Amino acid sequence: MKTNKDEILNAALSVFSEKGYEGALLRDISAALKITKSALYKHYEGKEALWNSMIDYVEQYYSEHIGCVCDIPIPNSWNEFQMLSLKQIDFTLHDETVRRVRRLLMTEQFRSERMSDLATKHFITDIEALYTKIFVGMTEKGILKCSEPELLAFEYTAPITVMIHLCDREPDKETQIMNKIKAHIKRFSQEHKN
Amino acid sequence: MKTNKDEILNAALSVFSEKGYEGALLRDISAALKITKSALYKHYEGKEALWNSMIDYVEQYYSEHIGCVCDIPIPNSWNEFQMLSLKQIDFTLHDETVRRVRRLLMTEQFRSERMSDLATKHFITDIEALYTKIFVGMTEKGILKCSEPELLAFEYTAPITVMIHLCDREPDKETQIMNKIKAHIKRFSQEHKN
DNA sequence: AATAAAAGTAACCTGAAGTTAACTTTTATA
DNA sequence: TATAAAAGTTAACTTCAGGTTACTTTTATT
Repeated sequence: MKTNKDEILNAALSVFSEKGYEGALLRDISAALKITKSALYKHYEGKEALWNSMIDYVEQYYSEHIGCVCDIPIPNSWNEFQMLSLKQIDFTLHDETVRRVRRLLMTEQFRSERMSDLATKHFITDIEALYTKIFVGMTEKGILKCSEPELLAFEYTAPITVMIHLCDREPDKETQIMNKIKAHIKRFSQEHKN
Repeated sequence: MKTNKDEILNAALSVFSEKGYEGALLRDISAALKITKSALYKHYEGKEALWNSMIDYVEQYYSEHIGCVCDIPIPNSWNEFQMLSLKQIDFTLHDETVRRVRRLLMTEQFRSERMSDLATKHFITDIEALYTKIFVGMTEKGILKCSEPELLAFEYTAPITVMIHLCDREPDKETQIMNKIKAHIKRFSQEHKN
């Protein structure tokens, strides 16, 4: 039975995110695919090559599911803004692949330069850019008055990011964490609405 | 030459934080101490035991150098507040042991329950508790008016935390990062001063 | 200074993980 | 359908890290 390339990369992502690069065994990955570890060598030259291909895969998934939100609609009200934010948070928190990627970024950011770059992009740059764009748009629509949209985006998104990382560590506290996020969003909205 | 216990734990912290638990070799640790790996077994039963002792050491260091700031003086002005914050950030960013601990918390948080607990405590709970206390104190002194000091502490500290993590990844960008932190502190101060 | 405990060394053992080779089965296409 | 390429299997190999043992050196104490 021909093993699909995406299946392999998915299994690799699963195991690497669970155990880290050093802790992940080719045996674990092949077992998840119900093939022997030798069979993996028919597809990839070795562990390192598989790792690199997995990063390519991750980057592609990311750009298709998160990067593409650049053409997101600018909210027309603060209520729409809140809905939009919560929807994104919900996706980020529950999409299995995104969760695995985040875990990987956390644990491997210091051992792989590509991971380090991706971490900064994923955790900071892209989200801030997105919300900067949203805040500029909302300002143009007269919903928001702000002179420094970048700073605002930074201060809005960072607390949410911290809570998402917390939720990755302690998923059973999701309800409390979401309440904290909602309190932040509410407070932020009330402060800037007008 | 008798090897001191603190020397061993320091070397362990150095190597574990650099390579992670799986990637760290007893050989590396013993080499850093200029002894053979066999000699390590005179002090610790094995890798796992050394790891656990290192966490004890880390917890102790943390409570002595960061936990103890519970009896920090409440600032009497917004200028004092800014000075205090910047001083803490400077310490956190440059103390070698604290940096290593942070790296360890990042990379091992999903593989060790003690690390996970420490990460939440270190990155969130303790800092928020500290600033909640500061904001309550400042409110009592009439410098600040706030009804939800916990929420305020969360929103104040989270952006700083995110920037510290960024600085760990990309130390050469420290200047820009510090500017961003300062902009945040300034904006925060101006918004709440009164 | 004698001597026992603590600290260190070198050599070896063991198991495990990445990798390779030889061979078989499946898949696809001329 | 013949046949070659792709995918898979088993088993061996290589390397290397954690751990053990037997022995030596250092340190400290009476």
